[in-house]
Amino acid sequence: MTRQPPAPEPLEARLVQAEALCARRGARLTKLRRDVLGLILASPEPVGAYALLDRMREQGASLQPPTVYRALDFLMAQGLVHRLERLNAFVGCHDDAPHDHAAQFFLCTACGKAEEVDDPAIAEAVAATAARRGFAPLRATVEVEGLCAGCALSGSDRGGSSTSPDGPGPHRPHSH
Amino acid sequence: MTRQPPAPEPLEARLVQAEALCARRGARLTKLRRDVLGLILASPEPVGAYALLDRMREQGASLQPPTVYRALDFLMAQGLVHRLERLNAFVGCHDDAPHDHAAQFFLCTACGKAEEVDDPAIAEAVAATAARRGFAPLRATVEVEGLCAGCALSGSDRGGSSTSPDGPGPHRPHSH
DNA sequence: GTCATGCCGCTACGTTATAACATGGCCCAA
DNA sequence: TTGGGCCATGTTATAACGTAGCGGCATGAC
Repeated sequence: MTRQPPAPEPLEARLVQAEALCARRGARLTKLRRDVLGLILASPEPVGAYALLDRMREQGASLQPPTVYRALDFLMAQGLVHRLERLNAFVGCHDDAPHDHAAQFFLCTACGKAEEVDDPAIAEAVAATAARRGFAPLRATVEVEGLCAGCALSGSDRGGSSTSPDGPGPHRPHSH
Repeated sequence: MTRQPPAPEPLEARLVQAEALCARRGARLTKLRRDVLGLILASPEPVGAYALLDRMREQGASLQPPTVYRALDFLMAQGLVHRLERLNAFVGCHDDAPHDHAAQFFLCTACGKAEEVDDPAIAEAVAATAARRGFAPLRATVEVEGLCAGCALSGSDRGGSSTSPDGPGPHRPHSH
């Protein structure tokens, strides 16, 4: 029990769910697209397009960048994955009935994880400001960088933490 | 009076202001950095790094990408410019005393303009959600794509508009 | 059957960003 | 006045991210 892969079981369930969703919409979740979605869902962190490409190739596929991007476009159109602009990377959508829904992301610079949140208060605040300006919003990107609860604790809690000896080492420096 | 350049006068004033600000902080707004800032402020729309590079070269400078990126890094560190993640482009900061201040951006897909807003309600909504999750935010990216007031009017107002005959032509398609 | 459509393979290229190393100026102290 | 530290910039090369466009092949409609 040195480390338990964080719930390997739901993966297949989520794929099945995605299949059903696409079927209901008349969209075709092909093997390729399903594989890409699987890799994204299996990743504990956001994945870049080229990382996906590499992983697909490791699994024996022989693809070029456009193929992966097309699959990603499809998955985003179905609301099954989100793109994180700050990271140029992709995450699975956490929503059960995904489509347009507005989402916000909290990106931990220490552990690299991205938490999706669907907070109406934020969406409403944005919508209200837009309305006040006569702006007709189509999509909102909300991405907050910082330290997640776990990393904030182990980082500031010097003198009692059992986890990391000197706080969260930056995940990918990612200067930007 | 066929077209009036939108306020050419404040440009120099803003540069002087930026200079003063940097001086106060002990930061050096060199000629290069000042030139880059000038180009960004002079642009009615967000500018990409390579567009800046081209314009600098047109003005006789001979630079490479890293030089521009370093200048941009400096200007961002001083809060004088912001980066728009959706566009991979940069805009001048509208704040008078710029630093960390949280900002939100409304990006018009029709005319390409970016409006900076500094709405405490949005910032607070984000902060509240973060706090609820134990997340320690460092920076928030809020970028809303849609139609600005002007373009929304001329686009939907078919039958009476005097401006554009068939609505706002998309600025840069920018698939993403 | 054959036709349209949608998906995918592939080549090639465009765009955005950074690593790594070299140079040059400025200030200060020895 | 020389040498060293520091910062900004120059230079080369390459990494990382993304797309245009064409052709072939399967599937389902008629």
